[in-house]
Amino acid sequence: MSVVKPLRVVNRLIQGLPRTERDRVLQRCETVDLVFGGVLADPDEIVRHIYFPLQGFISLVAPMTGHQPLEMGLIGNEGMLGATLVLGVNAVPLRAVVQGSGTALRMTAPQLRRLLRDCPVLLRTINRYLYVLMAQLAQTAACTRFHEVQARLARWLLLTHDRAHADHFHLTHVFLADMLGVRRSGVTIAAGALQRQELIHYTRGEINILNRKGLEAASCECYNAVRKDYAQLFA
Amino acid sequence: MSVVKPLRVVNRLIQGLPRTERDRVLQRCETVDLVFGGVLADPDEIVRHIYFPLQGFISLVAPMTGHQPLEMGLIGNEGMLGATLVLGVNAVPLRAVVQGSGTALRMTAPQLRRLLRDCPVLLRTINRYLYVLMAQLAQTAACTRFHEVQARLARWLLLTHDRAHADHFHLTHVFLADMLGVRRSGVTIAAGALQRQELIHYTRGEINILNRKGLEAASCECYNAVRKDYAQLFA
DNA sequence: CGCCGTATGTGGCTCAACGTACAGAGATCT
DNA sequence: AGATCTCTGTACGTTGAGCCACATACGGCG
Repeated sequence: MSVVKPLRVVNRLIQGLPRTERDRVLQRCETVDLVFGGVLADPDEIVRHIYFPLQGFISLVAPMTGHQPLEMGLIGNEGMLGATLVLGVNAVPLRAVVQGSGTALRMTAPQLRRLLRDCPVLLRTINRYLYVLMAQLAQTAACTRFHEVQARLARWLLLTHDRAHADHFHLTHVFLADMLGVRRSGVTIAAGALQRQELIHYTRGEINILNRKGLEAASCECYNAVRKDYAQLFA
Repeated sequence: MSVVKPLRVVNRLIQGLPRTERDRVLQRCETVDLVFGGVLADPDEIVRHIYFPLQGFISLVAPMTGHQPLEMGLIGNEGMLGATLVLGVNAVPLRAVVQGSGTALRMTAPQLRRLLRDCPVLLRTINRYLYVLMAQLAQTAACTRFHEVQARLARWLLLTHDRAHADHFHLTHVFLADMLGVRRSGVTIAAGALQRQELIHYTRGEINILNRKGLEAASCECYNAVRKDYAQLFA
């Protein structure tokens, strides 16, 4: 009666586990806030915690010396940060930055490692997630190489839309420029075009998705490819 | 007395295993020829065999509808094709094409899966290799986005040089163009520049590395980044 | 209310790379 | 030797996007 949020706040990886494993995972997790801009992991740095986003989302970016960083993947409530731990490596290959504020469940790395010994389904789930993540990396790489800014912007907005679980979110052009690895005015032009087509509306960082179908048409095939991968993961 | 090849023909992943595990692996492997241009795996297709290259090398490319494919990684005797099997996924996210003829050890996928149950070190090795591969994917993605053709060409030649175990190998411009995702004449220009600097020499597909240090200087930082990752893998 | 910081729109110049097309040069075959 | 094929060199116009710089607009704050 007092629960206000109508949103089903769950992490889909955890949700898919059998009851016993799910309980074990949840017992060891604490809920933390994801604050916009926070860096949760850096390449070749020891990973202390792994995160299962509930709301909000985390971006994987490749820092490049002499260039702006480049976004390689997004993690929302369909995924987790720190999946590479199942490989026995205490690190992640990319920087993880909070893109959308929200909450996440987290657990320490040693706890996960211990847990994995008794949770075969959890292990299998994370393994498969890792595979999807790899596929996504490859897809993103090719996309970044061949597709134009506008299509890539549309794709990125769709990915964000999926993970924000809302038609509205906060993103400035500067920010999008960093994600896409293009210059700010490039985003202004591309976003302006999308707005003129009435697909989105934005003012000072507040973005609204007006026509999702249209956005999908404006984006490149990569969006659907990645979407399909995730669908298979949860099938 | 009759052994002609002075080359130490081993796969470094297998070589690093303890004796018992190594023997088990070798027992189940057969030696096969890698023939130039052969496609050993395709995305979302069931993987029948895994390969440990001895000589020669395999390239991982992302096929893009409407574009030439794009190279995402190289597998030589420091790696393997099919590492994703340890994730319990019977597929690879990229197309695998033989780039340099040679030989490889191979094993069926079910054999590997059975073997993994009794070979903890093998599992750990493949896990770590997978991590390196992921890091390489990300690095390549960013490289492809930001660095110029000439630097990328130099990088690619170095990667190939490492895996060919020889200063000389066969690669036409058309071919390189496909790998780098650029047009053929773009390669001609870049390769011409490298040749004028006396870093390489080529005629009709026969490429010679003349000055490795110089090539490293001409390439982008990405080469060293990936090299470092592999060094750690075998440390 | 006016100031200032942040966000967005626009324009001009430059450039790497593209698409295409063609010419020369080495290899191969009859 | 001549025909043919493959590989490489080069040139032309086009273009997406880079860098830079400035102009406008919104919104909170003193």
